[in-house]
This record gives sequence, C-alpha cells and structure tokens, in this order.
Amino acid sequence: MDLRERNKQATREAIGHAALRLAIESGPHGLALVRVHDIATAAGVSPRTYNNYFSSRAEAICAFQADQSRRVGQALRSRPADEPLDQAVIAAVIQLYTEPEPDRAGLRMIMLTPELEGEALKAFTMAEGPLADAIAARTGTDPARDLFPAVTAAAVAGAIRVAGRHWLEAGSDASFAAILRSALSCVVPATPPAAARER
Amino acid sequence: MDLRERNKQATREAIGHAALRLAIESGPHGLALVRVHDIATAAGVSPRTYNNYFSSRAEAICAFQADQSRRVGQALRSRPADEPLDQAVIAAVIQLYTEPEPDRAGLRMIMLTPELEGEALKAFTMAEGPLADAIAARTGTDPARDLFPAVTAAAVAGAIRVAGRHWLEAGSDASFAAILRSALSCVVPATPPAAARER
DNA sequence: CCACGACTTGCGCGACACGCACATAGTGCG
DNA sequence: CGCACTATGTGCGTGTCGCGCAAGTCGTGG
Repeated sequence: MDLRERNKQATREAIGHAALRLAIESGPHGLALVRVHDIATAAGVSPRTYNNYFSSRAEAICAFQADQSRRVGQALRSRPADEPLDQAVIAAVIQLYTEPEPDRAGLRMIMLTPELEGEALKAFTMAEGPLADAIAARTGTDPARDLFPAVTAAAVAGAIRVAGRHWLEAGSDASFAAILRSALSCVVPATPPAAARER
Repeated sequence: MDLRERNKQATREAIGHAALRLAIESGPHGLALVRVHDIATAAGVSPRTYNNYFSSRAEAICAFQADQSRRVGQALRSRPADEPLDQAVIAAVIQLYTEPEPDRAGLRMIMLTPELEGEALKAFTMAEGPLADAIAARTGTDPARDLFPAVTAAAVAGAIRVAGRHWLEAGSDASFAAILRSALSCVVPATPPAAARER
C-alpha cells in the first residue's frame, strides 16, 4: 500500500472519527449544531479537504459503519468452505461485529438520530453487494438468475440492523453476539431453497 | 377527513408527483439540475411551501414510495387470519405493488440514482415498523421479546427492494409479481421458528 | 357573523457543496 | 541524486438550500 494511500485512509478515518465524536458530544438532538468547520478543525484538515472526502456530515459520521459493512463479504469468504451457510454467516458476522467491542454511544448516535437515518441505512446496505457475491460463490448459485443470494444478503443486513437496535434499546440482558445469532437464524437457511439449487 | 386535511394531502401528492416527473425528465444524471423552484412552480405552490412539506428534493421524489411502504402493514392485516404467514405476506405485497401498474421510469429513477440512495432506502424501510407489528399480531409473538417479527419485516422490505432492482435490470422476462413471489419465498417462513413459538 | 387557528407566502440569514486555481508532497524515471 | 509528473491539501468565490420569522389568507366552530 502506497504512502499516499495510507495517508488518504488515515485522514479519512481521522475525519470520520472526529465527526462521530463531535456528534456524540453534542447530544442526539444537537447534531445540527455541529459545524463542518469544527469537524475539519478537530481532524486537523481544512473544511475544503473535509468535503473532498465526504459530501455531507451524515456521510462522515457513518463512515465507520460503512467501512465495517464493506468487510462482511470478505469475512464470509474466510470461513471454511464446508461449513453450512447459516453457521458460516452467523460466525462471520459475529466475529466482525464483536471483534472490536462495538461502541454503544456511536451506534446509538448512528441508528437513533433521525437526520442520520438515510446515511445509516446506506452504511448497512453497503454490505449487500459483496455479501451477495460471497453467498453466491459459496452456494454455487448464479446471482444473475437466482434472487437467493441478493435477497439473503439483504435479509442479513436487515437482521444486523434490527439486532443493533434491539441491543441498544433492550439493555444488556443479552450479549450482542447472542442477539445477532438469534436475529440471523430467523432468515438464513442452512442451504438454499430447492428452486435455487435445482439449476 | 377534513377539507383542510384533504388539501394538505393533495398538495403533498402534487409536490411529490411534480418532483418525480421533473427528475425523470431531466434524466438520471441531471438530477442535480432540478431546482427547488421548478418543483414548486410545477406543483403550483411557492418554494417556501414546498419545504414546509419536504426538507430535501430527495424526500419529495421518494414520497410516493414512502407512502406505498407505509401501507404494507395494513395490507397484511387485511389478509384472512387463517392463511399461513408466507402466503399472506406474498399475497399482500403482490397486491400492493402491482395494483397500480408500477411506473418503470419512476422506480428506475428512485432505485438507481446514487444521490437518491439514502432516501430510497428510507422509503422502503418505512414498511418495517407497521409490518413487524402486523406479523407479530398474526403469529402471536411478542415484538418486545422476539426478534422474529422485526427481522422478518426487514427481510421482506429487503426482498421487495431486491425484486424491484431485478425487475428493472433483467428486463421483462418475468412479471413483477413473479419476481416478488420468488424473492419473498426466500425469506418468509410459513410459520415462525420454534424458538419464537415456544414462548 | 365573527374570532380563532391552520396553511401559505415573502424575506432574509447562515451554512453548505462544489468548481477552480494554486501550493505542496509523493512517486517514478533517467 | 535530481527532476518532471501526478495526486492531494487548501483558499476563495458562487449558487443553492433549509429554515426562522412575520404577515396575509382561508377553513372552522361558536
């Protein structure tokens, strides 16, 4: 990886981190008060540079979740090939979403702030493409003909979202991993339905 | 319904319709060129009134899809109570999304324009809340304790989205109803899993 | 018929996204 | 090692937008 590319990644993360931190500090309702200037200053760049990287505050704040989502496909591919689909997906997702202990305040900000709803959904939805490809590769289905990979990927992304919301609201009566497991088990079959397998 | 309320609904629809129409006419890439002033004028209101109803162009353009999504819960509730969950959901969704022949150009604009992605996701996701309630009511599960209703609702919303994308891309080798049916059948079980039923 | 409340509209302000031009730092070649 | 080249950071100017505020206008109920 280039020095250039590493610097780029670093400033991207710096801006994203600063944006999320300032948003949290200003409370869930004062998000509109966070000025672009503040984010840029906190990240040590000019306001103009900030929006070379992001074209809205919401995008910057949700950058971490977006990057996280992009890794789901790869996480599934790293599971052993002979593992059943449901177990593989559950294990991959749990590892990815509990490896760095998730930040309650950050997740609460992203998921429960109305102004961020659109960007948050975009962030979680970013998992779908790569995840669908990984599911298709694992199950030997053709994503161009069968809806199963894409639909399952969307369902997984949705289940992760619902699990996060439940983890935030309900309190700590269960670990995030356990909630994820029970959410995912509702929608991921051990093997694709016959209609998709028969091709 | 009041005359006031009917007028309000009418202008809301007028603005949403005008916004979508202008967006389509300007082509998928010229969306940024559609000015708020144009939308307001086309709808016969002042620009200031336009954003009494919507706080962004994207929101106005996606208003129709959002309203549509809000009706999914009610559509499911109107199915006979003894129908299995999967059949009820499939029938409800198909009826709701094919009753007015869906507008290809409009759906294409909403789903395939990057700047609209966030709002489009919001629009489709609006189905989840009422739909989860309806599923919980139908299956007798408690939405506060079981993730099944919320997760299934999210999966259904995702499946509708994927089906729409497939219908737009693939072409007309299948009816929208058929695509919806096969997408939904991937994620909606005939009956809730044992973990949810045993409570 | 009148007073109250809602919806609309015009005005103005602060913020923002982005194009453009220039400065600066990283990179690869001779 | 030095030099051109390209990618990235920055300052400035511009057009648009979201929204608070204060009339004006039209339904609604007494």
